[in-house]
Amino acid sequence: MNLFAHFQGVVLTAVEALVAQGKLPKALDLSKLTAEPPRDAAHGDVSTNAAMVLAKPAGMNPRAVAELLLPLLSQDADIASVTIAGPGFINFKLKDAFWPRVLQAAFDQAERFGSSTMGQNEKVNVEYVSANPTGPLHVGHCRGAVFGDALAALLSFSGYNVTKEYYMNDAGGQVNVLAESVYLRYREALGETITEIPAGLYPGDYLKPVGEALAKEHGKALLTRNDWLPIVREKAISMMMDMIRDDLAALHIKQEVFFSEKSLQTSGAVASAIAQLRKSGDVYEGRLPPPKGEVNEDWEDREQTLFRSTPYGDDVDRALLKSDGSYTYFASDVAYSANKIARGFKQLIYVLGADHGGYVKRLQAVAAALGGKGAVSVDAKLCQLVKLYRNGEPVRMSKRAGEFVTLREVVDEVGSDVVRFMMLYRKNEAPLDFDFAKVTEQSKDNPVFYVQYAHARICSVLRNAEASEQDSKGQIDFNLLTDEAEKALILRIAAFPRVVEAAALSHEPHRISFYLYDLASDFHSLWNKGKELPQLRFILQDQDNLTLTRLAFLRVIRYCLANGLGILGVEPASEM
RNA sequence: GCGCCCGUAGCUCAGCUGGAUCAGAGCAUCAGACUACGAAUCUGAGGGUCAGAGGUUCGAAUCCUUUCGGGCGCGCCA
Repeated sequence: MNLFAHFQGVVLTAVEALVAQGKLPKALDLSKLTAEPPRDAAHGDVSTNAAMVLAKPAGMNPRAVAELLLPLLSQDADIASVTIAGPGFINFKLKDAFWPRVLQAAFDQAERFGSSTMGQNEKVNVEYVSANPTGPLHVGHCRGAVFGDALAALLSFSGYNVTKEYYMNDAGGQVNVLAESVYLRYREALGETITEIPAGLYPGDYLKPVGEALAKEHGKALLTRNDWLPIVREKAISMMMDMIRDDLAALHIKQEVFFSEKSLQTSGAVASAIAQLRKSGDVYEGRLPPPKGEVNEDWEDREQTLFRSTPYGDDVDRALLKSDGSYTYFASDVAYSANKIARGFKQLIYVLGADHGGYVKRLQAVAAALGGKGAVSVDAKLCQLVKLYRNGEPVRMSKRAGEFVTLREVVDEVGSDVVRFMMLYRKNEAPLDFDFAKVTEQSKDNPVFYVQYAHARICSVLRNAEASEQDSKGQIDFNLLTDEAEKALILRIAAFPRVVEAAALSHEPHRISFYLYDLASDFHSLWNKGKELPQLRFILQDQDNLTLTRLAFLRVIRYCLANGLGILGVEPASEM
């Protein structure tokens, strides 16, 4: 349970009662009314802005509104005292008996603590990675991959019905280039000497196994057939996708749907999606102004088939057909959007690289045109670049020379957990520095270890308790936890559901990471306090009830840590 | 020229979608805490015009306008 949501309900009920009594006007806008933890704990446990939000529409001053609410709120069984503060905040101090119940509820929920039904099973599509199937994933794909995966887990934990999806760009010119590159490797596998890969083709060694596989499968047959290209292409794409799935598996990422762009074209889905837009008047034949920015020699003014996206908020209308009559990439995306909408998704989330920023508006425009305004929400999460460092020195990568750090190399070197946590320890739109030395460092400087260490410490205590059979005597009574450091932890734990909800609503998994860091910090603090004050230690001889209670408390903290890490896709460590 | 993102402590970044003497954390610097359930930790100190300027209102780091500075993108590539 999210206690702040609970008390928001309590406040709303009180407001409605006042409206019913005619003390407040009807039809008030209550959407901005919140109940949240006060910035400063000294102000109380829960704070609401009700009086200030209602003051203006009610034509009263905030403190007068607060005075009306005060007696009603005081009646609540969980509220010990209500005070009016500052410009009109209403602060609750909760009864001491309330917190043990929060802990008990968390303890009972265990692995589900923090989860909710907020999403009401709404269908959400999270599309991420979607790298071209022309080679292994490189480090640039890492961030989006982890981000998308964590966001999907977060939404799922919050009660949404999530589909994790990968869009395979298997229809464009790039896969033909791939096929030509592989064809060379095929000839090489048959004994021919290939001295140089022509410019424009993919030089990587990772294509050699594809050539060999083709040689094994077809022998020399493809040398003489002039329809070799589609055969080679399909094989290459299939093997590249296997490789990519392998790379993702190394990060513990498993997507359910791998959607083929080509299937949209061959099935006629593109044509019918365009027809649908044409019917609603969103497609026309026309001309576009030349692009600004750097001068393009090839620019020619011509009439073309365009999607009228500007009424939906885009900057310019978008071309659907190339000059040779084939579909643009965007045309496929129109069909793909239509397909997602037809599958019943209410939210389409795209995890993209920052260089795709210019693409967002047209995706939103398409969804609005196809689904009706507001029917389907489109959120594009743009992930900024990851800068690699090694001991403070930037890692040089030259795409032209084919030198790029692969995702697999990074994961192999530092491990999936570290990669995942670090990628999520920043807002997605902030650039991220990733230093191989720093992220594996075992110190407080490294948030992964800091959080893991807290979890490991808890596990260690529980192991000790079990070994000395101190975990089986006495009774749990959360009322026994009265120290300030314990109270700080309880407040932190109580905030977890709210943090998860907020992160899910804003599509910001990094909030979980920061929360976990804070939680770990509170825990380490309590731990060290127990060094100076032995009665604060977790295991106490001859105090069975207190010991058992503290062990249960540790378990709740551990659920919090483990559930949070679970959202991030990081395995909690029981030892380090 | 236009669009999107960013600008917070010396450095790297949070800031709960407009809240309260609120400007925060970590690193770095300085000073402290292990015969101890794991010191890979903890406690404290100094450090700021939230890039600048206007505006919106009870209230702005947060929203709007504008200037400056940085990143990304700008038919028929995907």
